[in-house]
Amino acid sequence: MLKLINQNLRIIFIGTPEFAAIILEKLIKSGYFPIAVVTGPDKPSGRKQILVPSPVKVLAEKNKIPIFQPEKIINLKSEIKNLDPDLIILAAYGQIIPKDILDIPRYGALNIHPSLLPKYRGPSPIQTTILNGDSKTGVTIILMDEKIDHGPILGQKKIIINKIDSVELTKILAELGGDLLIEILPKYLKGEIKPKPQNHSQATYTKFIKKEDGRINWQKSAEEIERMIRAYYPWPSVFTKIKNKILKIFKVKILKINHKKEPGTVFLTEKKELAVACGQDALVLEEVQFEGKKRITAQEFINGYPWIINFILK
RNA sequence: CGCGGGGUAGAGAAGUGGCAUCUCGCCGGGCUCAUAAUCCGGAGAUCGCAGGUUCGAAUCCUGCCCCCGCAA
Repeated sequence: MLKLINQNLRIIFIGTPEFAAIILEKLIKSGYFPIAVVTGPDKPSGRKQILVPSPVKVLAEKNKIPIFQPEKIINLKSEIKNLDPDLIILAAYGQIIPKDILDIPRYGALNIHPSLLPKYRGPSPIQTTILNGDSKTGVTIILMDEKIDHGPILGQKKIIINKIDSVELTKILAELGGDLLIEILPKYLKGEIKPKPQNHSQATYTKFIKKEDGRINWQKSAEEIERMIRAYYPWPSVFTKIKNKILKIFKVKILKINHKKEPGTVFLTEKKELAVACGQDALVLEEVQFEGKKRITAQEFINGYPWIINFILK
């Protein structure tokens, strides 16, 4: 059921990961068929350094939409101009778009951002939401300007979350963002929506996540570490070190316990579960992976590495 | 040729040239009011695949397959 009006609109979609792909799919399904897609270059991935296309590229290929993958988007300026777009829709692209390009489309450029702006501007809003243990989050669609996640708001949707990991939250917010986009797009194009400037004094910013951010500091409380595990799944994933080797930790349970152990001490609970003392309370480990090994359950880990009991993780 | 670790019983691990081991699980039995308790007994492995060296290979050499850590 494609509406003609949608087909006449010249949209360029810009985005790279799964989050963007989900939104692109909703656009297409609703009849907003982009005339071109801009996405990140194929990246070498895996042990064999095989080049893999971005989720957005895969979806665009399937729908036979022309694809651009510039190293730097500024190099694409003249091509974009030639496409004569009415609108740019951007979600999680990975590069800052210069004003020169934002100014090209008649209706400007929209950005779908997975947080309640002006809170959590920047590259890792989803992880930061989980890390901080927020119970409320959402998506915001803004009209882009030259500053990052700074433009006026066209629409916003809130949701309540409980214990959830980054993968799940990304998916939920992408769906939500896609729906919101479809909802506001016709109104915006008809000029029925007044962009509302953000309250810049309340703005907060998120950082790029680095591999090392996934390292556990056992001085922290069990609650904080548990949130970290959900936030950093599947990347960079959370780890600790044993004898200079990495132990990845995938699943844990918080154990409320008054212990006098040094944080990082491995011990067995009354139920014979593998647990680690934290700065406050403790964590029961459920699924781990030792460097060079497969992902295994904690029980298997104890059987295979009995010396781990009373070992102190640093 | 990006760097590195690994493949041994259902699971997890020891074992660097000389009898195939350990923990858990599983099966049978004992003890117990009871058990994620404990005791006795048992089954289960062509040591990833193929070739080579050797009196003798899980172990050394060659090739192949598969898995994983780093690396975005």
